[in-house]
Amino acid sequence: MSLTHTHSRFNSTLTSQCQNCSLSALCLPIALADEDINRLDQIIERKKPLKKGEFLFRQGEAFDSVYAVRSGTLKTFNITSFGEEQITGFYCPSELVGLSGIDSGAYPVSAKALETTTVCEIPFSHLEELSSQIPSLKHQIFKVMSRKISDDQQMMVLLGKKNADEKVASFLLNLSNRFKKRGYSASSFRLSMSRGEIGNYLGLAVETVSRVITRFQKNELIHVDGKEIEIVDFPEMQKLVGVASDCGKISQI
Amino acid sequence: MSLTHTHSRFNSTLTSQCQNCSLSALCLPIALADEDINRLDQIIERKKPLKKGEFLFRQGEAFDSVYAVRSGTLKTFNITSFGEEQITGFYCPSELVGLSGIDSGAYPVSAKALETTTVCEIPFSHLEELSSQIPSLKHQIFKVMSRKISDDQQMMVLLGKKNADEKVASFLLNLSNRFKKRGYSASSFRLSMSRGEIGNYLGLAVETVSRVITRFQKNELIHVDGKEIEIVDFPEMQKLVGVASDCGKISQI
DNA sequence: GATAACTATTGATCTGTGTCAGAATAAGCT
DNA sequence: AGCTTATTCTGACACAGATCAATAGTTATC
Repeated sequence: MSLTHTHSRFNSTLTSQCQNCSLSALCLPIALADEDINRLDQIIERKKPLKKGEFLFRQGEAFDSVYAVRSGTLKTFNITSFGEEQITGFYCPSELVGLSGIDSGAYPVSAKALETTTVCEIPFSHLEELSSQIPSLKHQIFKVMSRKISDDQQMMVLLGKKNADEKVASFLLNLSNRFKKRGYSASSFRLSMSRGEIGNYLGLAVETVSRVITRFQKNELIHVDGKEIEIVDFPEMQKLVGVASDCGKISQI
Repeated sequence: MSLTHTHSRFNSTLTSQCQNCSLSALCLPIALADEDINRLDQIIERKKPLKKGEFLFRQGEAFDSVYAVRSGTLKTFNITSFGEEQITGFYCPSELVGLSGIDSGAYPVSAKALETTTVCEIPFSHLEELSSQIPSLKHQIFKVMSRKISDDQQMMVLLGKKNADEKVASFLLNLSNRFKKRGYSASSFRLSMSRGEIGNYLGLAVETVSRVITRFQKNELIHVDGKEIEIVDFPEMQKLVGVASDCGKISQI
């Protein structure tokens, strides 16, 4: 799949997929020398697109790769002992899925496409080997994993301490930031997940998500048209996320 | 406890602290060759004990080390924009604190001792360097971080989907497992954190934690005496964590 | 060893969000 | 297109857990 040659040729558009990838500044290759990007490039396999609803991997399957999302969106989720789905994350382009499988050697979650989605498969044993030769790549992997840990901890705070309004506002602003980082509009975007999936992720009932979104629209914080979202009043949304509603319950200062 | 020396010497007890440490089977050195353990050992600094309430590091401080708990317990927490404390984790002996600081170069949380606590300081730049020379050490670090990611995701599920009973039961069984892993009793242990800290961590009010614990005792699931906990009915507790209370709300199978 | 200062427990009440039910809308499918 | 199925919205009601309040127990301090 991946055609990689460093020497100048006509088809330079084909020489290095990573180098030409618009996401390379966000994904793993950041801060790598050109020759190192090429080496990384050689171990990466571009897979054929997943259609909506298809699995990238399933909970319990043997772990052997992490995946970088190139386009589309994925969700990861657990199936509880009773068959209930529990969404643990959404993944947008440039983001890495599957890191939680390293420890046990099996994916502890399933990953499913929310829309047509393409990914780069990065076989982990190769990546690990390559990271021994390229210190900055190793550092980059540590950083990505560390980032995931602190992001997840922010999510824990959100789930444990925030009310429905704060949860939904946080969720929308978080998506906004991720779109912005990739050069898309921070204020206007399309939700690839359903209200039900948002609720599942945020620990809310579908009805609550729907009501909060409707109320946000009524109060002119956002404008909604089905899955299209426009954030109208950023300051007010940020206020909602930051402090708000805690004004009375300062437990320890 | 475990004395492992390849070369016979008198002072082998002093040559390598890690080799003699009863936690080495759980901490980073696992699966390292003896000579590699010695190299790791050389970069580690044993610090003087922290007294209850003292900080190991503070949110916002420059990151330069991760720490392995040797004895005692730590909590990590955020201070929100309004001064409220939000506990993100408790750390027992053999567990690594500070991994979330790698990404941004600053600790995103504070770490504070819940009782007299000793730690091993592991300067991260040295660890990273050493990991280039010892592939199994690098692998070990990846595993530890990956484990943290999947643990945190379990915690997200707990916070988002479980009710008070399930939260408290999960918390107690989780502690029980961690004690067991270190060779202590799985059924009898001492909580080093207050009810308030448990509630803060689990997203519950102090009063709720207290009530749930009292009820568990009344139903003979556990026996409580202040901070001393004895888990009496493991099967029932596990049932509480596993399925329970979801029997009516199967959303998608 | 007495006093102060937290920490835990228990009861009464209030409220945010879940649950149930039904209608409106959108998305797939033949 | 037209039918089916899934998703979203809206209202009515219920309840788990928060909050308020007051007591009892524990730990720290001088």
